[in-house]
Amino acid sequence: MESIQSIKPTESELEILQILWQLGKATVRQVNDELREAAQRNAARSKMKDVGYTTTLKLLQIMNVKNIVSRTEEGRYHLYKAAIGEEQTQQLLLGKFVDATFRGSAMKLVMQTLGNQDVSMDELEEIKKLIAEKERSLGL
Amino acid sequence: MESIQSIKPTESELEILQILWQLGKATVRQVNDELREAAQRNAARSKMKDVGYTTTLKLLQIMNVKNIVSRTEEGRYHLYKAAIGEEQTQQLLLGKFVDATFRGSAMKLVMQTLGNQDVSMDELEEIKKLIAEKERSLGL
DNA sequence: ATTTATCTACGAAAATATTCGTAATAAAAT
DNA sequence: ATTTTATTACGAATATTTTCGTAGATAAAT
Repeated sequence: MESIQSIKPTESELEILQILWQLGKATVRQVNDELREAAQRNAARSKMKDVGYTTTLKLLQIMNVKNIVSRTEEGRYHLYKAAIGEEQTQQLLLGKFVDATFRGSAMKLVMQTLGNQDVSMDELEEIKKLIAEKERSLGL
Repeated sequence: MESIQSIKPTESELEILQILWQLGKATVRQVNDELREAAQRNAARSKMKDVGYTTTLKLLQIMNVKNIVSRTEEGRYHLYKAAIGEEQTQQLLLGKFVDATFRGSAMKLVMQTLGNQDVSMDELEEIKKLIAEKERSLGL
């Protein structure tokens, strides 16, 4: 039994998790439809082939074995839902990403993000609040 | 010829890039030594086997073909150096990571990082400066 | 009732990434 | 001079991830 904190979903698994986090519960069909839509929205106009139904099915089955998703039977079909939390997973992946890409410096990452990505005024305000809090706690 | 912006180094390749960015130029031997040291420092006391020399060599050769690294011959051996910039690569990977893990919301990522990772007073000051700048440019 | 569509299970192919063994060569050590 | 050590090249074995074809079952449509 693998501790839940050490499970690292693969890229494809993460795509599916995103869908499940948004939908709550979903059938294989729903997940597959969402995957196809997402593929449409994203780049690569040309050579993108739609993901097959059984491919999605297989992935969900694998994820179920790994306890990344759980499922309940509803008549003939299965309803899947994420078995690991979104924030918890983001935290895990964030940690690994910071280590691999920014040699462990979370701040380097924050600064690069602030420097280069689009940020709205409102979001900046939120961040300022967070920093104020952080400073208060550090100031003790 | 693949555009440099779309190349996504694999995990192992990124490890090597980190070493090359730090050392500048390096022989296969040096890179391999660094990889072994890094493996020691990191967790997994038990079952970690050292990476073989020819494994590192092969990776560098592959990266050379992909134009991720360049090399010069220095007597009998080769000196490798990164052919893609550190910040540029971080930016690329960051974008993909934000999309995959935070559904494109860079701010969600920043806030999670600030909320959970260790941050020093000094670093907070730097971030505040960045935010002030950002606000000024948005305020126009 | 029969046919068609839809679902799950699952093995296995395909694609990708990683590791390693062996050969050829050249330098260094003895 | 011979042996030992260190280097590159590269095919191939492993490992991992992703995709898909086929079979069997059940519901829906005709």
